[in-house]
Amino acid sequence: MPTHRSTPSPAPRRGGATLQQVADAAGVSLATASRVLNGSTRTVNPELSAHVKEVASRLRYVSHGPAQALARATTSLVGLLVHDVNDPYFSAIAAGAMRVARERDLLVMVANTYRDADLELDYIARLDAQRARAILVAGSPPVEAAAAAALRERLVDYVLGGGRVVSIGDQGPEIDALLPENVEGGRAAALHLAGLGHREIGVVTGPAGLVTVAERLEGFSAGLMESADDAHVIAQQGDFTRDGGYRATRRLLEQHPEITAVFALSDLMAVGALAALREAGRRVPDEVSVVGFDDLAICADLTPALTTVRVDTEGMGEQAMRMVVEADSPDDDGGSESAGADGASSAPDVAGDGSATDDAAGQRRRIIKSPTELIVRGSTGPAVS
Amino acid sequence: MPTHRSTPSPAPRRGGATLQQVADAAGVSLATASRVLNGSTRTVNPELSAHVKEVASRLRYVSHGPAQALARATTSLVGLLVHDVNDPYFSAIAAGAMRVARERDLLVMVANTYRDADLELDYIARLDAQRARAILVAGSPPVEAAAAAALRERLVDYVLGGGRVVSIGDQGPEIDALLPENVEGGRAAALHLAGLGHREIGVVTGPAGLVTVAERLEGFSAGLMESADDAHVIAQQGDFTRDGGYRATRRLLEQHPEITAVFALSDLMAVGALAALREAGRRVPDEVSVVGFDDLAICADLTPALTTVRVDTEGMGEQAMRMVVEADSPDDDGGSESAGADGASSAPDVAGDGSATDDAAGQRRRIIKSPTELIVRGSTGPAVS
DNA sequence: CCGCGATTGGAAAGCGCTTTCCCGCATCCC
DNA sequence: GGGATGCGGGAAAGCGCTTTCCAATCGCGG
Repeated sequence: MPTHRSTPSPAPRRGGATLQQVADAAGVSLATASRVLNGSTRTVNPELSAHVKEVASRLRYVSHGPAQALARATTSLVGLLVHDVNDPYFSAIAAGAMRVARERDLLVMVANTYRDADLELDYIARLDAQRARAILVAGSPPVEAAAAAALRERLVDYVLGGGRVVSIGDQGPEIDALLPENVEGGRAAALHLAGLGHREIGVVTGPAGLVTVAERLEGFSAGLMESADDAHVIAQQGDFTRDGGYRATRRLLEQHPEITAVFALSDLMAVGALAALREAGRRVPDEVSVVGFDDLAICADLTPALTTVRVDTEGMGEQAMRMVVEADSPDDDGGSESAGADGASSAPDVAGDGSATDDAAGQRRRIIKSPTELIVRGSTGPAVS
Repeated sequence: MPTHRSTPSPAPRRGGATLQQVADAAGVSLATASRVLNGSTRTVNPELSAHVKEVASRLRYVSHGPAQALARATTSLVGLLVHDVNDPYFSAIAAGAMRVARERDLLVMVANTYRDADLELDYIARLDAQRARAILVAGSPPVEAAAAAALRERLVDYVLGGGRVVSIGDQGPEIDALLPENVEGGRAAALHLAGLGHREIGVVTGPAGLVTVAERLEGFSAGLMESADDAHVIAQQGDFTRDGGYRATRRLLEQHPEITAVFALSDLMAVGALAALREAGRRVPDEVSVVGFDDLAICADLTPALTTVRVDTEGMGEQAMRMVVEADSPDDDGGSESAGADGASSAPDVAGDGSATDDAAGQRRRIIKSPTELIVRGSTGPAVS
């Protein structure tokens, strides 16, 4: 590997004055300057304090985060691992998480993992090296067992080292988790479709093995079982993307033109499904009904508007960030200013919060479920055979 | 004493071994351990090196970023300021930026500013305090002049302090910038619409004063001027959001039912416009044509597919990140592995790169333009009066 | 009027790491 | 063969800050 810094560094000096310089300029000791300019338990004479502050701002003093981190043995950085910020599902989570981080004065380092297990491990290591106070993992673990295990191990290591981790999706029994009620959502979708009389149903699934996929599928099957056990389900698998949904749906239509409904395991896939149906000349919902999952913002503006299972992504992001930070600072300002979107998440199914024991060693896992809800729009209608 | 952290801190210790401990365990000096475990110019005996590495991994040594930052007087953190990660426009930029950051081994701290000028300033201060190596500002500056000036001043300060800044959108003559060709894009939209015979055109604009808005509008006017000077344009303003577009379009339709085309200054607004038109029973494109701006991923899947002006958001994110980091490390490994999306951005209009003088003092501003392109889809058609 | 606790400012010891010197030794060339 | 040259390793001086002690000062009751 190439050397680290090839620049002859003509002027590497960063930032302005140091605390020491401020102290000197103000005629006080380093200690006093520190106490004035950063939250300290110790009080300082108000006049002196004002003076120091004045000098500091005149000198454009900017505290040195890394130095503080070193001295305090703690940082105000948290990591956020997402598969892809550009996927609306994750960007919503990120937005929620960031809102809470903002309230808590935390800086969020976002890592795009592209679902690459190695990248994930690497990022965790890097976040660990930065002494991130916590890591929030969004999205279910890698499909491959070995990779998932490695991830899990790395996270446990991190926790043992004193870090906090909350995962949206199950990472194993050691990691606190926020779980969307995928099973219930899948079930709701099934009941809806079955209720409309659909019996020949195509399912557009994501990568097999993905926990999210498995759960949604499981719920769907269960729901069908209880409401229409004469139904036929055929599945086609694709990437968890728009194109994946498109291709899977095309295959579905080729092989089983008789289907009257499509259940796509994510809205992105549903968008692809809609496109494939349109292309095949199958009218939605007259000839084929479509149900998605996630309730991305765009769903209501598709044509027809997509019936889908709502997941409170943004709320989950908020909640997860809250869990991750409240775990180590029980003090809770009631600074809840979040808007309506928060509604669902503000009624966690578990007492949560300060209940479990506190630190690494004797920790008890915390799990909070996030409800899902079927949103019926225009893409579903009665089956016609 | 009620310290800061209300926990009685039973075990505040983070991370495992320190370099010193590794050195001791390996029977070498701190210096040697450091040289082995981190990129150093100095070479170390291969066997010794292997031994140290072995010990380090056995002890689960994880380097201490903040300490390194302190000692090296530099970090591997960069900041990314966006209005809202949950807006696809920005999440695409973020994704692009992160890809490059990844290649360069940088960690990206993302700050959601919600277009709040104070928040923006605050975040810059925080990023500065963390000694972020660079800050990438996405999105045009605040509408309010005072706020814009403050932002600019803060950024200049940061640069003077040795930081790098690249802005997507113009932040003033001191800041390197990446500028989407909004004017050209607006012009292209105008020519297209005029060519189809539209003369009564509604424009759905974003907040007045936003540079982006002004430019797109300017281009549109110019284009109309040169191709259809008998055209009537009426504008309605709204937030730069889907709902803003929806409301603005409703107003447009109420006040000027005669319009045969709508030009929305962003795709999000166009989505709202489409919804308003649908609701009003105006068929697109038969009765009314719609043109958007940005070319979000979803455009092709709307009904009808949206004619829009493509902006290479992801490419801009990549390019911006590249500028921001390449400025201070002239060494360029050819590690370009980026995919097709990169195409457009790899042909910058300006020689750029190592051309300008290097550091803070004698710096010359670098500006790179990012081309825009009209993408004709199904939402536009000939005018019928 | 003196002693004592309370208060507030300062000196200094790190936090974990990088990096400059410096030193010993093997290599090299004439 | 002898000084010049390199090369690999170690000691130690910080990087900028927090925080523990310690010392000085002040207020007060006895």
